[in-house]
Amino acid sequence: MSKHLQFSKAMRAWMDMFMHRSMHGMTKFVKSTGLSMPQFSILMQLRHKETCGISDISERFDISNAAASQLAEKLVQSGHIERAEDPNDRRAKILRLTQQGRDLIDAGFNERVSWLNDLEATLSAEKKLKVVAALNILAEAAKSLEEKE
Amino acid sequence: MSKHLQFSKAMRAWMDMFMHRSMHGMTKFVKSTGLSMPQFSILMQLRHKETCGISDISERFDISNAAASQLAEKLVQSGHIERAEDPNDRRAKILRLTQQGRDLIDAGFNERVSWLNDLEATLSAEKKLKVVAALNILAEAAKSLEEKE
DNA sequence: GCATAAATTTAAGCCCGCTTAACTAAAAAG
DNA sequence: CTTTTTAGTTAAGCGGGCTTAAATTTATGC
Repeated sequence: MSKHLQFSKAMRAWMDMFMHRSMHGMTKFVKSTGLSMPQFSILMQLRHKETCGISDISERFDISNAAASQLAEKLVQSGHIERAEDPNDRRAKILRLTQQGRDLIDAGFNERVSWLNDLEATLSAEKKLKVVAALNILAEAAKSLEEKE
Repeated sequence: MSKHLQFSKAMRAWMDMFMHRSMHGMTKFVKSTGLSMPQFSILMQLRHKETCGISDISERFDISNAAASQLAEKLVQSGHIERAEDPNDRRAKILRLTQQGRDLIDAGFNERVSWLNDLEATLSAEKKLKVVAALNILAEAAKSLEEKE
């Protein structure tokens, strides 16, 4: 088997597992927060990117600026994000998680990955080290990929 | 930093990246299919479970039986699933992917992992081997976890 | 057998996300 | 300085998902 196939196969198997485990409780958690999926997705993006503008949202989720603006408005109202004027371009807005928003999204993240603790417990110290090293390689590669875009 | 913290931190960083990327591809793909997210989620579940009933859907996604029934009806109409009577319990229905539904859901999976090819391209052969080894360790651990449950 | 429970469907109605269109305001282009 | 482009907001309206309530059909308990 070629290196590419090895990589692809291992990655897909892992991804399948991850999706199966993590997506399961996701909709339930989102529902329990009272937020809609689109609203939750915006919080997720802000958790990842720290800040973004209205157009970043519409671009990412492939919706109109109007829709993005409306969703952001609701999240501002509910206290999950703050919306400030961009000092460099007064047309633009800078969205950012509030502490409340961050706490909520962290709780969701924790819930989704809690099964990883059980998984870790089954690993020897040696295996754990190998996994950590590989994960760091992957995270770094993904980061460099992001910088290219 | 303890081994547990190392593991937890590395895993979370990677998961964050992973979620961010995969969700992105997913929403775009779902939109392009003309299906709604709930509809697509049902197809995803059927991809894993092969068959299920209406109540399985309502339970899994935490919606009413009525909602599950309506969603299923739309998927039957669009030709993505088939709905047959359960011979063992004529009240119940057995839902199953049609070939069309299966093709679509497989295409979605491929699209969701397409960015992994770009990621792989940035890795040296040596790093690739380390990653493959680690992924196999994780997959095996996840499997043993599953057997415990 | 009869009453009760379970699996699903249908209908009415609410809510929300999304779109288009019209508008404001600010930056960029010429 | 005027025109055009860009960023975002607002309003009206559509469509879809979800809920409750009521109905149907089949299984189960006594």
